[in-house]
Amino acid sequence: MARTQGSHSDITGPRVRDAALRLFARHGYASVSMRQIANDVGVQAGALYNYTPDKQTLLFDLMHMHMTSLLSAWRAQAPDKKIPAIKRLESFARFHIRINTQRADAVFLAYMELRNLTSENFEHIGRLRREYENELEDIMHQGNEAGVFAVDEPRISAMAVIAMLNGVNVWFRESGRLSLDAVEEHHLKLVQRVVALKP
Amino acid sequence: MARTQGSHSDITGPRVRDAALRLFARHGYASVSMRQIANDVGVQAGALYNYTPDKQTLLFDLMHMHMTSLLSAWRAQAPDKKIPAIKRLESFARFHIRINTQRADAVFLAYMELRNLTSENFEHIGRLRREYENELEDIMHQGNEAGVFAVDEPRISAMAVIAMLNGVNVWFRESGRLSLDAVEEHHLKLVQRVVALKP
DNA sequence: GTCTATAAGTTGATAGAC
DNA sequence: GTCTATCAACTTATAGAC
Repeated sequence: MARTQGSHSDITGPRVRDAALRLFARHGYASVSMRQIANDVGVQAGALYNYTPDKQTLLFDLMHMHMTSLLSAWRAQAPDKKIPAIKRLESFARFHIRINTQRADAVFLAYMELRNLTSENFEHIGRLRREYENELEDIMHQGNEAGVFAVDEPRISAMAVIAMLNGVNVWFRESGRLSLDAVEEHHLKLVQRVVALKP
Repeated sequence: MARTQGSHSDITGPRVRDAALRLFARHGYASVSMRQIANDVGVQAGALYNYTPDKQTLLFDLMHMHMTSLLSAWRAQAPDKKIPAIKRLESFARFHIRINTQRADAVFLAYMELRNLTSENFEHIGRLRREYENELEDIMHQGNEAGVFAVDEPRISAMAVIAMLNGVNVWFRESGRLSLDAVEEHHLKLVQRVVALKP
């Protein structure tokens, strides 16, 4: 979509972020040049700097937006802490699988490109990630205390569950043998087995 | 370790691969220049081309060496297919956790840098990865047939288990609260829960 | 807000001396 | 086998015209 000279302020900002997200996820941050992003958006490279001070900030903003929207989406729909751990666990597992497939590029970026963040930005994203992990760890503790789970190491088991669920993104395709619904049901069962849910 | 002019053929080849492995794993393939690798080894950039025709081949060789040595190490110590699935599963889980922590850089590279392989090289590494996954899938099938596992989807469950075990590398440190032995025992238990091992 | 032009530096890879 | 020197292409980011 080539452009001629002039003002086209419409929605270039979001389009820059969309293009960067997709290209970074597909080829890797370091492999994608500002020219490639500009070309994808349909502007010249210089124009990108109206929307980001530099490439590093563009990466950080994408990761930061993903993590904060992940946390707020979960908190908006998370069941009250007073309801049984088994229901909260199910809710978390279903939410995580859905988000992972709906926002595959952002999820991929947020844990593949940590190496390319400055140390300050790395710490910031790391804190948000830990906040999210804490949500699941809290559910593990509650289930243990209620005597419905048998989790030896709540923190480590929470990370094991998240790693297992993130693995879906490696192979899942809409066009594959299993529907997303089927994958969700299957992995929910695996998660329940990991916490040794008393049936 | 600066060098002066002359022949130092000793062990430069392995040192180039060691440096490349470490730097690629730490900073990402695309972020590391041939000059950085050369500097780490203690030679000038031009000298690297005595050991690899180009940067892409260097990456591919590192990944290929890891995958083939992974497969042959497993096959060398894998229990006979006639022994019970429960023992084979335990053997696989322990082997995988050990390898993952012993060769953390290679493991990291082999699944983080797939994007930076040419399509031909990508296919090649993908086949080796599938061979490895097949080893675990085979164990799942055997356990199901023997009636000791209750795995609904052997292929997908195999990948879920591998994803869960790979997750250890994200947080495990030798200096951390848990020893590698403790982590191995803990995750073995999680794996056994995932296959719903009858106790 | 976007363009063109450009600065200043880095990149992968090669050629030829030693 | 390693060095130095070099090339052509590419990089991020900026300046100033429109």
